[in-house]
Amino acid sequence: MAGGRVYPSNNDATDGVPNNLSVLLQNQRLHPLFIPGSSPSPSSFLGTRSMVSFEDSLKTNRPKRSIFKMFDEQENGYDEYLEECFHQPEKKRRLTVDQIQFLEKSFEVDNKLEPERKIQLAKDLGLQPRQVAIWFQNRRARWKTKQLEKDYDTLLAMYNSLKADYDDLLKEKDKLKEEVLQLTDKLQTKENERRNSEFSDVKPLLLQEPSQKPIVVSMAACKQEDIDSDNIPQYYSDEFHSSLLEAADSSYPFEPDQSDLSQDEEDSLHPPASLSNFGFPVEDHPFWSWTY
DNA sequence: TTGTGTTTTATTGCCTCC
DNA sequence: GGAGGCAATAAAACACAA
Repeated sequence: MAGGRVYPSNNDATDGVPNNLSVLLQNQRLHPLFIPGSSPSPSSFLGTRSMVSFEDSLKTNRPKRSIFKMFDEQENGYDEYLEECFHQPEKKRRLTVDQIQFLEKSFEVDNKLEPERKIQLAKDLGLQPRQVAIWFQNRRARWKTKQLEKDYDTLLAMYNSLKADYDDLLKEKDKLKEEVLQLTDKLQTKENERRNSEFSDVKPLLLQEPSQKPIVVSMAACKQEDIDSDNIPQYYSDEFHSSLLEAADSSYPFEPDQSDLSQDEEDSLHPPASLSNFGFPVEDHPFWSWTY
């Protein structure tokens, strides 16, 4: 080993555990699946010897006797079993289904392994404490990987949902934008027609007498209330007025999105106050302060 | 049978905590 | 400084198609 921690070899029964494991086990008589701080019912452990039979798995790679039979046969059975195992040429062995089930159950209870529990599990399963520790370590790694996959799936679902909402909002925004443009065009056309008709009323007067001052005549053609007072630009139809008022009263659901517009577009939508549409200062009317 | 991909067991090196 | 956890990885065991 190049450095770092020095572990006992696979043939060594210790893992920070006293060398005479059997003495420790015999003295402590730890409960199977012992977990400090928990109080499992004894009945749940009665099955450890009966429900976990390792005879099948021991047929090939292990001594042919079950570890538990060995315990029955002699006081120091575990000690000797370890001795017997550790002097075999080491091959990597898979744990049996029963061993894994047992470990899984223990992992469900607590995925961390206290030294006492490790020793007890090792004893119950006929494994080295280090093997139990390694199994828990690898099991924690697998659990973490699965957890990450779950988290990823959850986040992906949330992202997809949010994106769908966002796309819907974009579509709605475009629809409303189009609607506003159409209405604006409509109003512009209407206003042009109105101007043209007014001009055609005045024109004959202008052409009557070249000697007369046309401006005076044309001014005379206007109603007095169009000239003074607040009503000067009577270019708006009543319909236009009410639409503007409605627009002013309604709350526009979107934040102004300046990034969507080039400077030219912004200028066209926000002309200087002196050049405001129909003679109104733009900032006086909320309609023109919209961004679309 | 064999090649290949996957899973499981075990090692290594680094890090943190006491 | 030792114990133990973790990430990365090696290597054995296993599954399975060709």
